[in-house]
Amino acid sequence: MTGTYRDIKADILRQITRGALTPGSQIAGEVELAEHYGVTRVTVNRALRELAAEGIIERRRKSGTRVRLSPLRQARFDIPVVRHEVEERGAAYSHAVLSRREVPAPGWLAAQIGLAANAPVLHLTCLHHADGAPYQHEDRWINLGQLPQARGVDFADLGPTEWLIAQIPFSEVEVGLTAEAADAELAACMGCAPGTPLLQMERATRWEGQPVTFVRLSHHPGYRMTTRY
Amino acid sequence: MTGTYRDIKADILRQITRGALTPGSQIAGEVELAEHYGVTRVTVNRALRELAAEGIIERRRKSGTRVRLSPLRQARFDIPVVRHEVEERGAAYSHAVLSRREVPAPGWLAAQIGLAANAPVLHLTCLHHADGAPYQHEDRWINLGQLPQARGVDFADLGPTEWLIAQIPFSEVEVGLTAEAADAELAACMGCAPGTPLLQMERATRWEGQPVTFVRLSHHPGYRMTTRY
DNA sequence: GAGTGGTCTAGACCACGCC
DNA sequence: GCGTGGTCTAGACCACTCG
Repeated sequence: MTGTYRDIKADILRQITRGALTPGSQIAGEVELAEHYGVTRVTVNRALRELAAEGIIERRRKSGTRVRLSPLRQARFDIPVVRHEVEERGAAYSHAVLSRREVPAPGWLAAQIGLAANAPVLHLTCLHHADGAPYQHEDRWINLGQLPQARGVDFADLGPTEWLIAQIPFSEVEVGLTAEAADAELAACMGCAPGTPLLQMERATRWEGQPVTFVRLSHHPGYRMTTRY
Repeated sequence: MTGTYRDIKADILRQITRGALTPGSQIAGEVELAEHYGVTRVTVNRALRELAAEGIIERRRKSGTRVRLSPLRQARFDIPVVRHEVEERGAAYSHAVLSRREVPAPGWLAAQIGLAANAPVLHLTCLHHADGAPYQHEDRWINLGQLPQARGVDFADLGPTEWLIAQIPFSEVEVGLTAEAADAELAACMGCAPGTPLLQMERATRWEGQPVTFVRLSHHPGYRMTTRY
């Protein structure tokens, strides 16, 4: 009964999906499993740790390991750069900057990302195209206190999102997804009727605790985010 | 310079966010890092393995480890059972079955989940409430070829989703998220005007390769899915 | 071929959390 | 207290893949 941690993982998962291990039931301890599979405890540990990370089982010291009562289901959605998303569909990407203004942060924005009221921000709106057709509208606010160098950039070659990734490759992000009705401006950009439902993603980005940028991405009508788990 | 795998992870991540390690740059090999941190290679390995799993770095045998050029961004959204979601908001959960019919699978459904045309399915619609207010509309199709026992269940106590989880706790799921306009029926259920944008999630569930169920969940107006990464 | 990550062993100490 | 998982060590062999 020798095996790798993958074999053990697969075996335990099989027992769960086949009903031999039911939700809530206890799984044998690491020592016992190690004997059973003829491996070290470390190997069993890795198998169980990964199953726990995937939300299949729950582990607690002293009380041991059990199958989750209600499997923790989570879907992972890729957050692609719009250029790559468009190009992966085999379409030609382009974008246009619609507006660009340096303004004091409006109250709702300051509250949303934790910025001092009236702190200077750069407000940009862009439209991203796939084969010339409107694909995504970007409403972007950049904290100039954190990124003053944004003042000197025209975002014609590199869109704001891509420029920001180059500046701050790794950051903390809060994401919100909603369905919103297109207002007059969005409708004009997207070439749809006002009131058309659009899938909207808002992201607030921080770096080392400081607010960096806030963006509202409105996808074209009919846009669908997909994944599997 | 002793430390745990967490310390090493944090240290490398810090070097990346601070720019000491830029996207695309090579990270020292495991042996060298082990010496540097004064730990075993296994410990370094775990730190790097987790960073790779999080999409921060890329690892390849022979060529080594490097910081990802374009950080792989992905957001994980919890897919909660609606009852738990409502109760976590401190509201009282209830649901009502609006309709229930055994029908041959319509063409679009058969195509969507890979079912034989006209295979018998159970079609249910439910409305889930939070403190009596409409929260989510469920449009559920259950493959009776796989789950004939669904015929004998009234879903008054346990909603279809929860019943299904009890039947098939672990399965493969395809998820799609869109923004849709409420039709007359949905608008009546939700108490909103027809055409109101609703965040809609579709899930197709398979078990051991066989289609089990398809569901379209329509959330109340203003619903927001959130996460952070 | 040779270098790098992938994984396993055997043994150990630790820390959390029930009882 | 004491049992269970969490983690580390020291050493080893393997497998992928680049040059």
